[in-house]
Amino acid sequence: MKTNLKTNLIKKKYSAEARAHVLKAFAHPARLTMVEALMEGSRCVCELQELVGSDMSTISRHLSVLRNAGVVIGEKRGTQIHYRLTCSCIADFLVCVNQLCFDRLENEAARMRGFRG
Amino acid sequence: MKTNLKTNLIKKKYSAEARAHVLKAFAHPARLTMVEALMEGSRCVCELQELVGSDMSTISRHLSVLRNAGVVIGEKRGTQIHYRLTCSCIADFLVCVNQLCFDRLENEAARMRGFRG
DNA sequence: TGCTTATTTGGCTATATTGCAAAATAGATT
DNA sequence: AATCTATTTTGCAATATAGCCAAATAAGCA
Repeated sequence: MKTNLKTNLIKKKYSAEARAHVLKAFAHPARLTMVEALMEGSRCVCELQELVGSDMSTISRHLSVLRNAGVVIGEKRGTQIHYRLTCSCIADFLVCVNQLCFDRLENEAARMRGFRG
Repeated sequence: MKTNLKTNLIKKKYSAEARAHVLKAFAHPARLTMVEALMEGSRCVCELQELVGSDMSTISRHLSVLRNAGVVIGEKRGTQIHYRLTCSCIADFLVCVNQLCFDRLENEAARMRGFRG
């Protein structure tokens, strides 16, 4: 039943476009890196820049993508703007992505072994 | 501790590029629609085409994106190729995306109310 | 008020993604 | 072998995204 509820929620309540939009926000190495940092607590833009290493304007653009998708939210603290995640479920979410990566590597490794021996 | 393990796994084991690549595979309305259909069981390419309504070549391209990201896997059954998800965690994953969508709508609604009254 | 610092936005070019139509494959079927 | 059928790949035009520089804001401070 639980799964059914979930499935229902997923399938009926919001459009695929809306969900794809959110997913797209995560789907960039720099943005993902920032999100992962934010999983540990809020960070100001300058910290995120240092972490990612791109131009400040690029960082800001990425943050606006995340903001628009409702993934992060920023608030002033003195002279800086500190960003944080809007939702704690994001961590679990990324664990699954990681699982997929892992499986993919495993499969590739297995295929390699197959080719050689 | 559990969270720490998770976090560790996410942060150290695979590159942000690899994870972003997987996420990108989900980040398209047509692909998301197909993935959601596959959550209920395997489907052949023609069924997915009917569901999404695009050109067959487009569907096939989308499937190759999902295949490359390790999200789906296809196997022959008679004359058709049936696709299925590689990982059951995907459902939970999408629940979180949905949650984000929901929150975003809520916030927007709240903001609208704020503007008016 | 004018200066400084932190962040965002506009303009631009380079690159990537999308989707259709046509051609190519790969297997099953006759 | 010839032919269907289901699917994938290629070529190409349209659109979207990324990233850098320079310019614009915005808020705190001299």
